[in-house]
Amino acid sequence: MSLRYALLGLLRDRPASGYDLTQRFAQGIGRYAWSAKHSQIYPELRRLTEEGLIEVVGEGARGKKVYGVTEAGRAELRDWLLSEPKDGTIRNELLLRLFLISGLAPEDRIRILEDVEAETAKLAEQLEDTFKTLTDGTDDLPAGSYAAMFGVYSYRAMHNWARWALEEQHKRDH
Amino acid sequence: MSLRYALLGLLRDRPASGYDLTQRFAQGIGRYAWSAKHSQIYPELRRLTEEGLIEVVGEGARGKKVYGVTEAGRAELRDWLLSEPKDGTIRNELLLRLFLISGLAPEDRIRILEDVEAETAKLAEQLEDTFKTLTDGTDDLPAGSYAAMFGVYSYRAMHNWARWALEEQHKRDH
DNA sequence: GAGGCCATGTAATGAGTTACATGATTAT
DNA sequence: ATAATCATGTAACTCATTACATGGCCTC
Repeated sequence: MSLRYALLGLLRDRPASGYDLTQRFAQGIGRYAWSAKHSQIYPELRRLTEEGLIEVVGEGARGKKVYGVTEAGRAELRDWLLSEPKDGTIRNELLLRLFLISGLAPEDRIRILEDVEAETAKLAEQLEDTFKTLTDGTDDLPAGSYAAMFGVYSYRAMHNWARWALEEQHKRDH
Repeated sequence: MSLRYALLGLLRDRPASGYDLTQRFAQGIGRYAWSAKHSQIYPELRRLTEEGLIEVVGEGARGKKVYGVTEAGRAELRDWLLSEPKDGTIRNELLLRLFLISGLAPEDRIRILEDVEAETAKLAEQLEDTFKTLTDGTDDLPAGSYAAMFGVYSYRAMHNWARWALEEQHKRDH
């Protein structure tokens, strides 16, 4: 069910085609929160249209259909956002890896942690730039900027955790 | 494919039955990285046994079977952990919600952010206690302590992000 | 006109959840 | 004895990925 809310949310932000949505899932939101492939998106857009939660608001070249959220769709989304979160799906393959490294030989573990330490620093910086670009000039926060800043905080956290793990490693080495 | 590595990793940590694994997925690892239900675990344990990656190392009451990782299983897990991460599945329903709140009315958004701010502070503290309990007395880091500390860093990050979002909100209010 | 990207869709397969089903052991 | 928990399994269904399939538009 989460997919439909992700679609409603992205479309409320601004109207888009199935193709556009596929691109957006490949970055931002899809990197942290929820991703989907076009083969799942197109059928869901059809269903949402049938249920009156979205509608075609424009057409373009190559059979392009641009969808927008209806009033019913907005209400549906709001209801979901304000409902109790009850623990939903969590799936994060990268994290799974990190959780399992404790059984590796120390040199393998250290290599991986050092990789994480370096990668996350780079990613945090990149996202900080993204955030600055997004907010440059405007006085309010565009939709994507919450996600971008969340990414910055998250990567910094992973970075700090990797540093902590490496330090612990060194402590126990001698 | 991630499920089998999660199982190999948990079993390498210490032998366990399908039932035990189900419980462990319901906490720690299952809260942040990967979760699974017993109906998915039992068939996978059968397949892993058939492939010689795990084996029954003990039996108990009520038809209980305790599994342990074989040498082949250890090698398989290590190969996976040391392979290039290439972006894998990400699914996080709670985060999806947070990404979509930008379209809500300010008062709704603030309420949700304040909830997040309070909840994450509580969760971070709880996990810090868990970590202390886990490491109390021992000199090395038990497997679960990496996960616990990761949780601490993550919740603190979410907490700081929520505070940031609320501050931005106030700034733009007047 | 050739290659790359835009754009939509369906089919087959795999992964994951919910519901169904059964029975043993333990604590009260 | 009765309820709670331990313990394993299968069946039906839904959700998600990979592969198949088609064609228009744009740039060089």
